[in-house]
Amino acid sequence: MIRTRFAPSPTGYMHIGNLRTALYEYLIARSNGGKFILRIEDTDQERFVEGAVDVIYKTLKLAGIKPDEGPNIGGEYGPYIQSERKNCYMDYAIQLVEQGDAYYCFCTKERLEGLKVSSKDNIAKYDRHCANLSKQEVDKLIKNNTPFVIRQKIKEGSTTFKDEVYGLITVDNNEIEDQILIKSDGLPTYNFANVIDDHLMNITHVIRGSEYLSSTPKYNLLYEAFGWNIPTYIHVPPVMKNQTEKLSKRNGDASFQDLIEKGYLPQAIVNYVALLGWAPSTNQEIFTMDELIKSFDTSGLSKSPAIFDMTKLTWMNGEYIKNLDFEEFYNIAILKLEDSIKRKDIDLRLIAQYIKTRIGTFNDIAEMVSFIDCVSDYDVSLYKHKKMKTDEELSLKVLSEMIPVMESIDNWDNDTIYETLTDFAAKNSMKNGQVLWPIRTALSGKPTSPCGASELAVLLGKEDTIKRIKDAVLKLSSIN
RNA sequence: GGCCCGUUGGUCAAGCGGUUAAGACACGGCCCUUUCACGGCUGUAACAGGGGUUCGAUUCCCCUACGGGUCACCA
Repeated sequence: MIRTRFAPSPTGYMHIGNLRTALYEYLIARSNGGKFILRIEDTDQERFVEGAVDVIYKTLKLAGIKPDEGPNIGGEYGPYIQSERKNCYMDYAIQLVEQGDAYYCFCTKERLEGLKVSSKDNIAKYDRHCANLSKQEVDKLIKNNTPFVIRQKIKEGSTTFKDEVYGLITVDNNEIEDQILIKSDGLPTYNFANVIDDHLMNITHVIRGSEYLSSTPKYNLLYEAFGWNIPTYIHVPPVMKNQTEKLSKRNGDASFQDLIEKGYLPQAIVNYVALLGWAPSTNQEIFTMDELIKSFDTSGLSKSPAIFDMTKLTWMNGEYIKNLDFEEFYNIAILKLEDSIKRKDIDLRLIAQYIKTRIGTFNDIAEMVSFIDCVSDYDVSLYKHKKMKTDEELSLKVLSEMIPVMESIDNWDNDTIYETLTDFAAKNSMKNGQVLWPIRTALSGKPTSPCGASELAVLLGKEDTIKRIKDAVLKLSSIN
């Protein structure tokens, strides 16, 4: 059975690349009837962030990525928090020492630093100073409480591994350092803990960022030393902010949580992110999670980095909003509408219907309805519209004559208003647009509005509609 | 710098030796139309460069350029 895992370190923040990796891990497991495991990697005690683990749970939940095993779920391979597993790693390291695949190293940080400084590019591989210490020397140093680390002994030769995305990769072992397995605080390094945990948890497919490509040979050497099965590797390229920079918190780029706050729907983000670095075998672009699970295949994974395009995300989010059930949409939209509209006599459900197909994100709502409470100052050139064949002069005429017409309407509903307006246009041998555009403009003061002239009139009510038209007449007269 | 990886329109991308080189976003135009939007139709726009291999290269190989990654007692 396929078992994949998501192994984030709790930094209090879930960036888009991480989310995508988790998604792919989930999809690979699910599409093959396997299991998806969540493991928290917190061996770096200096980096502990309060509440960070909750951010991970919350994000996965919102994203619809459901682990089968994990710290908050349980499972037969626990514990799923690395710091709670710290006792097991040392034994494995000692096993390697006894086999001759690892050794104790007592070099001080100062000595290591010196090695670096004396090298050409400030880059130095460990010189194996402690690799050939005799058993007696080692025992003596340990007895004296000399701080030590345990290093992997890299053998001669070269290492070849297969990646599902990148194919066969061969690296000369000379390029690989005798990496530290156990730190002087007794805790394992990330790379070591990873191998042990993945094996102990029966992980069959390792999906991770391509930055791990170059450390994969070290992993394999470890698996080989233990005589364990090597997992299937699936390295995925990074998500970029532009040609040269990765999306990252340091750059102040949006995290999953940030996008949610910006009014994006979790499903839309997940859908968009799935397509960043992966392409299905069809041209389908809108996917539910179930559809993703059905369609996902590692052969569609890309080798090259993808730039995160907010514009396309916004488009996709708009598609999701349009497809939302109205009540579901309204429940979210109402919060924004109540925030941006102070007037109490406005039919918010009616507005919600109009804006549903016109927004990219929920945060677009405020700007879209900003004219409802009052018309803000606008330029009279708005009355000039080539296609509608209107200008300031004609608008002034239409609006002035419109006041008594509006006042005479008794049934203030859309059909009546619409008929009255178009009748007016017909009687005066004008195009509909020549009447409707000036009114729409007078009522909204904006080049765009969530609906047309008659609908705006219904929304605003008879009294306010007439007042706004009078205001517009004044405005236009004062200019002319 | 060594090593590893990558490079198809502005962006996401299909392609896996022979194609008029898909599709989507964005942009432009048209239709619909009472604004905006939706919807429908349509247009502009790409194989980084140079060598090979081949009857034939976007596809295979090599070199160059550019970009990324990695070279921690971080994960």
